[in-house]
Amino acid sequence: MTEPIGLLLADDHPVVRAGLRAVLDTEPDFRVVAEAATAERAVALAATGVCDVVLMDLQFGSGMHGAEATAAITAAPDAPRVLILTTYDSDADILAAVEAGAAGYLLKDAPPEELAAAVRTAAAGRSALAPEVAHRLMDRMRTPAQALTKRELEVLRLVGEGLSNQQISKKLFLSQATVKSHLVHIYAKLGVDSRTSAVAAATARRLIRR
Amino acid sequence: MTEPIGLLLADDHPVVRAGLRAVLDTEPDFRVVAEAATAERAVALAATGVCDVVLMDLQFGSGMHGAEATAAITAAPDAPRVLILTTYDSDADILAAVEAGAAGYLLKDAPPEELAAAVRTAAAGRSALAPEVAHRLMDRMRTPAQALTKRELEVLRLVGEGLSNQQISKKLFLSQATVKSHLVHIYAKLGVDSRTSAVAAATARRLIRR
DNA sequence: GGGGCAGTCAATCGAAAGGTTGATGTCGGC
DNA sequence: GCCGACATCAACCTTTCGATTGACTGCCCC
Repeated sequence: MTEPIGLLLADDHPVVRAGLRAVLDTEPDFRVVAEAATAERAVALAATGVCDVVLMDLQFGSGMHGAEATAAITAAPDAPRVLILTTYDSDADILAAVEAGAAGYLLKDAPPEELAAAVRTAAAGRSALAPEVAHRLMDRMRTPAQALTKRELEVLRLVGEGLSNQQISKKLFLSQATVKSHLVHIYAKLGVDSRTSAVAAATARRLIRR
Repeated sequence: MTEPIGLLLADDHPVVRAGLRAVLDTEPDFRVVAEAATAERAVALAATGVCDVVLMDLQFGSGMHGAEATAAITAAPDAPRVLILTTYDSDADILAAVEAGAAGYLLKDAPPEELAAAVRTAAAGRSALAPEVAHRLMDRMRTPAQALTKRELEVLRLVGEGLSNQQISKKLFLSQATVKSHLVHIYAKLGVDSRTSAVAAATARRLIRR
């Protein structure tokens, strides 16, 4: 047998780290070589080259976000592969993670076998997406009619933060007419007829995160 | 030494269950006697009297909510104590859990020692609140000026679901004037001036959950 | 190179939301 | 018994939002 796969666990929850360790360290071809409770620490540890695969949470209590950390880690030459392991499957999160160079995106409610399989896939240099996540991306591809454009998502996110059309127009250097125009398209795609219900629908479909 | 404290782990995430088992089973006076991946199963297992303390998540993927399960468990005579162990500290969740008869409310990012201490406290029949949670409740008591009333929270929750004043008034059997009146008070307490920003502020302060 | 889509903007109109003032009834505490 | 907090409702007015229509640009794809 060859060298075991070295793992770095990056999660701010001690319980989750212990759980991952318990689940993964029992696999003979895995070895947990380090843990990080913050994204910053994960970046620093990954840079030392101690591990082959990083299991990265997206939400840390404070400080750097998991997607930023992923980008920082994968930017280096000879970087370890980064597997996102998070609770929520929001479209925005998935896209951000993939753009940041993540090799995979898993949900924390995944069964241990799936987890182990994804780690091996990532270590081999291939992409690993959880079935739910892959399905969501397929959906997004298959029905582009109801997929919001980048600009529309941008407007919707600001609406979700409680901004008025006036405030949004200033923030994005647009006229109010344009903001309204985007909103009309958003409402049509989401099947709603008000800003609050658009935010509710988008949150439910995990188009935006709260 | 006396009988060890029997624990039931109720969480839909295998990784979290493994983590809790790893963290708690090493304590000599604890013994994990059962696990449940759903709230329904947790209620059934708790009814058999196998455990002294239930560690209960609030959000399960589908089906019964943790707060409902807590109410069902604590309703029985000679019921085990229920410790809520969740990711978020929303006011609404905490109040619901306490009303359901929970003996304590902990956050998943708690260090293992705190966890163990809370379990012992609960097993001894006393209340165990995480410092952050206790602090939040203190705040709520100390500054009742900005604490929303039950009715106001009810209205705000419906606003967050995207309902119009008209729809809310019908749902709660009120006039629109009353709904507006509640909203005016909500805006004042949250320091905002629109329904969407009220939802945003309430979400940020975890007054309502998404 | 024409058609479709995304993004931008304008004008208009009715509906909804927000601000203000004021009023009533109930409940609990001092 | 009185006062304050809560909940309820009404009338009025202003602002914002949403719906509609139409138009111009840049871009990609066939």
